[in-house]
Amino acid sequence: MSNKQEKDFVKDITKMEDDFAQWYTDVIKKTDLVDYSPVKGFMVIKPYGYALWEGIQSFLDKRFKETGHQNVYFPLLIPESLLNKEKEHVEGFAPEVAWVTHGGSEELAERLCVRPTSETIICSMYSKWLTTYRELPYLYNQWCSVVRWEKATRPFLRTSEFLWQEGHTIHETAEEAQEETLRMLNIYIEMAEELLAIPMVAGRKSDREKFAGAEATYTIEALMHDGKALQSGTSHNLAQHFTKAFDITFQGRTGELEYPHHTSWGCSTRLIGGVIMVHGDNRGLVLPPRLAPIQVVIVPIAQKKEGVLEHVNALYDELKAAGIRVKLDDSTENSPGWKFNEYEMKGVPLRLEVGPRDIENGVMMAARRDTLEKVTLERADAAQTVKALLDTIHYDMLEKARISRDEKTYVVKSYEEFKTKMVETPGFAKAMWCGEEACEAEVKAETGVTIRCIPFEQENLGDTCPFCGKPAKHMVYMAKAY
RNA sequence: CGGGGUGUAGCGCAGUUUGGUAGCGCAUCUGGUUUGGGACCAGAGGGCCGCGGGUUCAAAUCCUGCCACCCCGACCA
Repeated sequence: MSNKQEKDFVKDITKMEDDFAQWYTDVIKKTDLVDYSPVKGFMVIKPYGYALWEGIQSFLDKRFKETGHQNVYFPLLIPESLLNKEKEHVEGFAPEVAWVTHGGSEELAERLCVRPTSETIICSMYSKWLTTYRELPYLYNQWCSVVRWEKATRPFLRTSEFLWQEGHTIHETAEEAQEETLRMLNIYIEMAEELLAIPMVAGRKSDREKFAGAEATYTIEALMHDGKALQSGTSHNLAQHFTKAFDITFQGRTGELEYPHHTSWGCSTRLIGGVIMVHGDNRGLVLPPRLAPIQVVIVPIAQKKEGVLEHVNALYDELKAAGIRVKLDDSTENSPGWKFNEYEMKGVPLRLEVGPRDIENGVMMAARRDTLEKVTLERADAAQTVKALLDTIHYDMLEKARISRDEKTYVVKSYEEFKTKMVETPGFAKAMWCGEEACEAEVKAETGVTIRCIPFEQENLGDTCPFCGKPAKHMVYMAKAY
């Protein structure tokens, strides 16, 4: 493929090296994932975009249920008095809450907030329900949307309403709650790697970055093509902060009244933005095979020639019967060349081209979206071959993303080196840190870079904090973030 | 919320400086020929020029207020 041809085909998508933000917007618009709605910051998710969310949902929902969780639904509206019960929580969320003040034309006695997250309303109900340790744990999850009034919005990455799941559990002991917190974080890591083909850095948030009201927040962080980090899922150990504020008690094994230990965990449609920015290229989307709504597209060549349509229909049936999400595009309005470009833009992992010559030779042409390679496959055992190839594509994409991330991950030992790296070649900086909030705030104010997490896998890079010179406590991953 | 940019046909844009019949490409419709990397020919339809005021014989164009979206900051998932 020559540069000239490539330029012609993708002329509507800005090149990511020219303007990454514009590239992102172009890809989303051209591939019909979303549309802007009449209300600022609220987006319409169109079928191809929603199918990506459904892929994430079905993966996670299965894992949640395998680990004993049940789905529930709590109301959209939360009375102001409930939101106000946990001090740190309300301070954290108040600036971005939307309020309902009227029912019909009547002003409400107490205004209601549209949930920005559901800890408060769920805890108010847990308080009503819980009586004995024998009922514990409560392992509930809900799929819903939440509203946080954002000032600057971008499709998927930051919208005023977004779809997510939020798990809310309470446990008899602190140990169980901590176990749960990490169990769910691990499910997120598994989802990211096995479904989205995105490698994650996992760890704990600094106090400054943790969830409003949490004892500890754990996070998975991914690195985008442009060197900025995306928080992709969080799991909070809320200890007894909310259970005490909401007076959730149970009679324990010794007969004493006790407060349960609480967790919450969530991930959102933001993940779709991550998939786009980790795997996408200048031709558009590159979807990981296990997530792709269409895994294989069959493009017949010279389909009016005798036998071609029968042949591709048989191939389609065979792949479909094998559980592959396959589409046969036998429309006559567009040329094969148009179809090639269209499905590449939409990120379909594998394209099969079948024409009279292939049929004669018992083969088919296969084009991989991730590498743009074309190979000849035997027509016999098509389903098995295609399945194996899709799996290969998944692991190749994961590995490619890992290499790309590692190339943009730097050990920094001085503030000067840190600043240079973050400006010239943005990415993850691995550095020692004193553990003090003031030091972190100062680095953020000066450079815009924040501590993304204190990773579980610690390395000793030195004894002093390169930012303030005090003794170092942890190694941290730092980056500019979405 | 600060700085910058853009609103004209379904989409992408020109026209605005210097006011004078609303344009181009793609898409759409009709007919025909085509199909291994965005096919071709001929014809056709499609507009409150973001919204509201104002100036003028006359406004997409000048003045003014507002709104929306995009980008960069600050704030946040």
